[in-house]
Amino acid sequence: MTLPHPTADQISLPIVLGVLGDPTRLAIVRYLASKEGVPMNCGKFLDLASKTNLSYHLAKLREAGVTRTEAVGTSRLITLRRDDLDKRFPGLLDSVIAAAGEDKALPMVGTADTEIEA
Amino acid sequence: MTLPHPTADQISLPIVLGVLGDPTRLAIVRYLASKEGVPMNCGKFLDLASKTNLSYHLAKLREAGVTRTEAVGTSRLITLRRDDLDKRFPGLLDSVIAAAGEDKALPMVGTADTEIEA
DNA sequence: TCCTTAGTTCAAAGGTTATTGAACAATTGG
DNA sequence: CCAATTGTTCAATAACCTTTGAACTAAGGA
Repeated sequence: MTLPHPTADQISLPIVLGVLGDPTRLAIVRYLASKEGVPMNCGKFLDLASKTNLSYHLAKLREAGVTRTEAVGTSRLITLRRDDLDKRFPGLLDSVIAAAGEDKALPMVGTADTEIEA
Repeated sequence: MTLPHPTADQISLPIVLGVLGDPTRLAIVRYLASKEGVPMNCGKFLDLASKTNLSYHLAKLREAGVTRTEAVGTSRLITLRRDDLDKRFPGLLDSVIAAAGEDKALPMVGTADTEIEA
Protein backbone atom coordinates (compact mmCIF):
# COMPACT_ATOMS: atom_id res chain seq x y z
CA MET A 1 0.00 0.00 0.00
CA THR A 2 1.98 2.93 -1.32
CA LEU A 3 0.39 6.30 -0.88
CA PRO A 4 -0.06 8.61 -3.89
CA HIS A 5 2.46 11.43 -4.32
CA PRO A 6 2.80 13.93 -7.16
CA THR A 7 5.97 13.68 -9.22
CA ALA A 8 8.37 16.62 -8.89
CA ASP A 9 7.06 18.32 -12.02
CA GLN A 10 3.46 17.88 -10.96
CA ILE A 11 4.04 20.00 -7.87
CA SER A 12 2.11 23.26 -8.21
CA LEU A 13 3.28 26.54 -6.72
CA PRO A 14 -0.14 27.92 -5.72
CA ILE A 15 -1.13 24.57 -4.21
CA VAL A 16 2.08 24.39 -2.18
CA LEU A 17 1.63 27.97 -0.98
CA GLY A 18 -1.99 27.32 -0.10
CA VAL A 19 -1.12 24.20 1.84
CA LEU A 20 1.60 26.05 3.75
CA GLY A 21 -0.88 28.80 4.54
CA ASP A 22 -2.22 26.87 7.50
CA PRO A 23 -0.56 27.26 10.91
CA THR A 24 -0.83 23.57 11.78
CA ARG A 25 0.78 22.46 8.54
CA LEU A 26 3.41 25.18 8.69
CA ALA A 27 4.30 23.99 12.19
CA ILE A 28 4.63 20.43 10.88
CA VAL A 29 6.95 21.56 8.10
CA ARG A 30 9.01 23.65 10.49
CA TYR A 31 9.45 20.68 12.78
CA LEU A 32 10.34 18.33 9.91
CA ALA A 33 12.93 20.84 8.75
CA SER A 34 14.41 21.10 12.23
CA LYS A 35 14.88 17.32 12.33
CA GLU A 36 15.81 16.87 8.69
CA GLY A 37 17.09 13.41 7.92
CA VAL A 38 15.18 11.90 10.84
CA PRO A 39 11.91 10.49 9.47
CA MET A 40 8.96 11.26 11.72
CA ASN A 41 5.81 9.34 12.41
CA CYS A 42 2.44 10.99 12.84
CA GLY A 43 2.50 10.61 16.60
CA LYS A 44 5.19 13.28 16.85
CA PHE A 45 2.62 15.87 15.91
CA LEU A 46 -0.11 15.06 18.41
CA ASP A 47 0.75 18.34 20.14
CA LEU A 48 -0.71 20.13 17.15
CA ALA A 49 -4.00 18.40 16.52
CA SER A 50 -6.05 15.26 17.02
CA LYS A 51 -5.05 12.03 15.36
CA THR A 52 -7.88 12.33 12.85
CA ASN A 53 -7.08 15.91 12.05
CA LEU A 54 -3.38 15.13 11.63
CA SER A 55 -4.25 12.44 9.16
CA TYR A 56 -6.07 15.11 7.18
CA HIS A 57 -3.27 17.70 7.32
CA LEU A 58 -0.53 15.19 6.56
CA ALA A 59 -2.49 14.00 3.55
CA LYS A 60 -2.73 17.59 2.32
CA LEU A 61 1.03 18.03 2.65
CA ARG A 62 1.66 14.75 0.85
CA GLU A 63 -0.80 15.47 -1.97
CA ALA A 64 0.75 18.89 -2.52
CA GLY A 65 4.20 17.33 -2.77
CA VAL A 66 5.59 18.97 0.33
CA THR A 67 6.17 15.73 2.22
CA ARG A 68 6.76 12.10 1.39
CA THR A 69 4.95 9.47 3.44
CA GLU A 70 5.95 5.83 3.44
CA ALA A 71 4.14 3.12 5.33
CA VAL A 72 6.28 0.97 7.61
CA GLY A 73 4.21 -1.45 9.63
CA THR A 74 1.35 0.52 11.15
CA SER A 75 3.56 3.59 11.17
CA ARG A 76 4.14 6.27 8.56
CA LEU A 77 7.57 7.74 7.96
CA ILE A 78 7.21 11.34 6.97
CA THR A 79 9.99 13.34 5.32
CA LEU A 80 10.26 16.74 3.66
CA ARG A 81 10.65 16.56 -0.12
CA ARG A 82 13.46 19.06 0.01
CA ASP A 83 15.24 18.02 -3.19
CA ASP A 84 12.10 18.16 -5.28
CA LEU A 85 10.95 21.44 -3.77
CA ASP A 86 14.38 23.03 -4.17
CA LYS A 87 14.49 21.94 -7.78
CA ARG A 88 11.04 23.27 -8.60
CA PHE A 89 11.04 26.38 -6.40
CA PRO A 90 14.65 27.33 -5.57
CA GLY A 91 14.98 29.11 -2.25
CA LEU A 92 11.32 28.87 -1.37
CA LEU A 93 11.49 26.19 1.28
CA ASP A 94 14.52 27.76 2.96
CA SER A 95 12.89 31.17 3.20
CA VAL A 96 9.62 29.70 4.46
CA ILE A 97 11.38 27.63 7.10
CA ALA A 98 13.55 30.55 8.22
CA ALA A 99 10.51 32.80 8.49
CA ALA A 100 8.48 30.11 10.25
CA GLY A 101 11.32 29.78 12.76
CA GLU A 102 10.78 33.40 13.78
CA ASP A 103 7.01 33.10 14.04
CA LYS A 104 5.93 33.18 17.68
CA ALA A 105 2.31 32.62 16.75
CA LEU A 106 2.85 29.19 15.22
CA PRO A 107 1.92 26.19 17.37
CA MET A 108 4.84 24.23 18.78
CA VAL A 109 5.74 20.59 18.50
CA GLY A 110 7.36 19.37 21.68
CA THR A 111 6.15 22.09 24.05
CA ALA A 112 3.75 19.45 25.07
CA ASP A 113 0.32 20.50 26.15
CA THR A 114 -0.57 16.89 25.54
CA GLU A 115 2.41 15.24 27.19
CA ILE A 116 1.45 16.79 30.50
CA GLU A 117 -1.81 14.90 30.62
CA ALA A 118 -0.36 11.66 29.28
CA MET B 1 -9.94 57.91 2.86
CA THR B 2 -6.87 55.79 3.57
CA LEU B 3 -7.31 52.08 3.31
CA PRO B 4 -6.26 49.86 6.23
CA HIS B 5 -2.89 48.10 5.95
CA PRO B 6 -1.08 45.97 8.52
CA THR B 7 2.21 47.39 9.79
CA ALA B 8 5.33 45.45 8.79
CA ASP B 9 5.43 43.53 12.05
CA GLN B 10 1.75 42.67 11.88
CA ILE B 11 2.30 40.76 8.63
CA SER B 12 1.73 37.05 9.28
CA LEU B 13 3.59 34.31 7.41
CA PRO B 14 0.71 31.82 7.17
CA ILE B 15 -1.68 34.54 6.07
CA VAL B 16 0.71 35.74 3.36
CA LEU B 17 1.25 32.18 2.15
CA GLY B 18 -2.47 31.50 2.16
CA VAL B 19 -3.20 34.66 0.21
CA LEU B 20 -0.53 33.76 -2.36
CA GLY B 21 -2.03 30.31 -2.69
CA ASP B 22 -4.59 31.55 -5.15
CA PRO B 23 -3.72 31.63 -8.86
CA THR B 24 -5.43 34.97 -9.51
CA ARG B 25 -3.60 36.68 -6.68
CA LEU B 26 -0.31 35.03 -7.53
CA ALA B 27 -0.71 36.32 -11.09
CA ILE B 28 -1.33 39.82 -9.74
CA VAL B 29 1.82 39.65 -7.60
CA ARG B 30 3.86 38.30 -10.49
CA TYR B 31 2.72 41.16 -12.69
CA LEU B 32 3.39 43.78 -10.01
CA ALA B 33 6.88 42.35 -9.59
CA SER B 34 7.51 42.48 -13.33
CA LYS B 35 6.64 46.19 -13.33
CA GLU B 36 8.15 47.05 -10.01
CA GLY B 37 8.32 50.79 -9.40
CA VAL B 38 5.41 51.45 -11.73
CA PRO B 39 2.26 51.68 -9.58
CA MET B 40 -0.67 49.87 -11.13
CA ASN B 41 -4.35 50.60 -10.99
CA CYS B 42 -6.98 47.89 -10.70
CA GLY B 43 -7.92 48.15 -14.36
CA LYS B 44 -4.61 46.53 -15.35
CA PHE B 45 -5.87 43.26 -13.96
CA LEU B 46 -9.21 43.00 -15.73
CA ASP B 47 -7.73 40.14 -17.77
CA LEU B 48 -7.75 38.08 -14.60
CA ALA B 49 -11.20 38.62 -13.16
CA SER B 50 -14.22 40.88 -13.05
CA LYS B 51 -14.02 44.32 -11.49
CA THR B 52 -15.93 43.13 -8.44
CA ASN B 53 -13.81 40.07 -8.01
CA LEU B 54 -10.59 42.07 -8.41
CA SER B 55 -11.74 44.37 -5.67
CA TYR B 56 -12.03 41.31 -3.46
CA HIS B 57 -8.64 39.83 -4.35
CA LEU B 58 -6.82 43.15 -4.13
CA ALA B 59 -8.34 43.70 -0.69
CA LYS B 60 -7.02 40.29 0.40
CA LEU B 61 -3.53 41.16 -0.81
CA ARG B 62 -3.69 44.50 0.94
CA GLU B 63 -5.03 43.10 4.21
CA ALA B 64 -2.32 40.46 4.24
CA GLY B 65 0.37 43.11 3.78
CA VAL B 66 1.49 41.93 0.36
CA THR B 67 0.47 45.10 -1.46
CA ARG B 68 -0.04 48.74 -0.62
CA THR B 69 -3.06 50.51 -2.07
CA GLU B 70 -3.38 54.27 -2.11
CA ALA B 71 -6.38 56.13 -3.39
CA VAL B 72 -5.67 58.83 -5.97
CA GLY B 73 -8.85 60.34 -7.30
CA THR B 74 -11.12 57.48 -8.24
CA SER B 75 -8.08 55.32 -8.95
CA ARG B 76 -6.04 53.08 -6.70
CA LEU B 77 -2.30 52.87 -6.98
CA ILE B 78 -1.17 49.40 -6.10
CA THR B 79 2.41 48.52 -5.23
CA LEU B 80 4.20 45.48 -3.85
CA ARG B 81 5.36 45.92 -0.25
CA ARG B 82 8.75 44.55 -1.15
CA ASP B 83 10.74 46.25 1.61
CA ASP B 84 8.41 45.13 4.36
CA LEU B 85 8.15 41.60 3.01
CA ASP B 86 11.91 41.30 2.54
CA LYS B 87 12.45 42.51 6.07
CA ARG B 88 9.96 40.10 7.61
CA PHE B 89 10.54 37.11 5.32
CA PRO B 90 13.95 37.42 3.65
CA GLY B 91 14.11 35.73 0.27
CA LEU B 92 10.49 34.66 0.27
CA LEU B 93 9.11 37.12 -2.24
CA ASP B 94 12.01 36.62 -4.64
CA SER B 95 11.64 32.86 -4.64
CA VAL B 96 7.88 33.06 -5.04
CA ILE B 97 8.17 35.51 -7.93
CA ALA B 98 10.87 33.46 -9.63
CA ALA B 99 8.81 30.29 -9.30
CA ALA B 100 5.65 32.05 -10.44
CA GLY B 101 7.53 33.24 -13.52
CA GLU B 102 8.03 29.60 -14.52
CA ASP B 103 4.45 28.60 -13.90
CA LYS B 104 2.65 28.00 -17.21
CA ALA B 105 -0.63 27.34 -15.45
CA LEU B 106 -0.95 30.81 -13.94
CA PRO B 107 -3.31 33.23 -15.69
CA MET B 108 -1.63 36.01 -17.63
CA VAL B 109 -2.01 39.76 -17.40
CA GLY B 110 -1.75 41.34 -20.82
CA THR B 111 -2.46 38.31 -22.97
CA ALA B 112 -5.81 39.88 -23.28
CA ASP B 113 -8.78 37.61 -23.61
CA THR B 114 -10.77 40.68 -22.68
CA GLU B 115 -9.10 43.18 -24.98
CA ILE B 116 -10.19 41.16 -28.00
CA GLU B 117 -13.85 41.64 -27.25
CA ALA B 118 -13.49 45.28 -26.21
C1' DT C 1 -24.60 70.10 -14.26
C1' DC C 2 -24.51 65.64 -16.40
C1' DC C 3 -22.16 61.80 -17.81
C1' DT C 4 -18.43 58.77 -17.61
C1' DT C 5 -14.82 56.37 -15.35
C1' DA C 6 -12.89 53.78 -11.38
C1' DG C 7 -13.81 51.15 -7.75
C1' DT C 8 -16.52 49.59 -3.55
C1' DT C 9 -20.24 47.36 -0.98
C1' DC C 10 -23.89 44.19 -0.36
C1' DA C 11 -26.37 39.92 -0.33
C1' DA C 12 -26.77 35.50 -2.28
C1' DA C 13 -25.14 31.20 -3.98
C1' DG C 14 -21.99 27.55 -4.34
C1' DG C 15 -17.68 25.51 -3.23
C1' DT C 16 -13.98 24.15 -0.41
C1' DT C 17 -11.67 23.50 4.11
C1' DA C 18 -11.10 22.32 8.93
C1' DT C 19 -12.52 19.77 12.78
C1' DT C 20 -14.94 16.19 15.22
C1' DG C 21 -16.31 11.39 16.83
C1' DA C 22 -17.34 6.79 15.70
C1' DA C 23 -16.01 2.95 13.27
C1' DC C 24 -12.59 0.56 10.83
C1' DA C 25 -8.03 -1.83 9.27
C1' DA C 26 -3.45 -3.55 9.94
C1' DT C 27 0.58 -4.60 12.42
C1' DT C 28 3.01 -5.89 16.61
C1' DG C 29 3.93 -7.70 21.25
C1' DG C 30 2.48 -10.71 25.08
C1' DC D 1 -5.05 -15.69 19.83
C1' DC D 2 -5.85 -11.20 22.21
C1' DA D 3 -4.98 -6.69 22.98
C1' DA D 4 -2.75 -2.55 22.18
C1' DT D 5 -0.79 0.69 18.96
C1' DT D 6 -0.98 3.46 14.61
C1' DG D 7 -3.25 5.45 11.58
C1' DT D 8 -7.30 5.78 7.98
C1' DT D 9 -12.08 6.50 6.42
C1' DC D 10 -16.63 8.19 6.82
C1' DA D 11 -20.35 11.39 7.62
C1' DA D 12 -21.62 15.50 9.73
C1' DT D 13 -21.01 20.24 10.83
C1' DA D 14 -19.44 24.80 10.86
C1' DA D 15 -16.62 28.05 8.98
C1' DC D 16 -14.60 30.28 5.38
C1' DC D 17 -13.64 31.49 0.40
C1' DT D 18 -14.83 32.69 -4.29
C1' DT D 19 -17.72 34.49 -7.63
C1' DT D 20 -21.69 36.89 -9.22
C1' DG D 21 -24.89 41.02 -10.34
C1' DA D 22 -27.10 45.02 -8.76
C1' DA D 23 -26.67 49.13 -6.51
C1' DC D 24 -23.72 52.49 -4.90
C1' DT D 25 -19.97 56.43 -4.15
C1' DA D 26 -16.67 59.65 -5.57
C1' DA D 27 -13.91 62.23 -8.84
C1' DG D 28 -13.15 64.33 -13.41
C1' DG D 29 -14.21 66.02 -17.92
C1' DA D 30 -17.45 68.13 -21.46
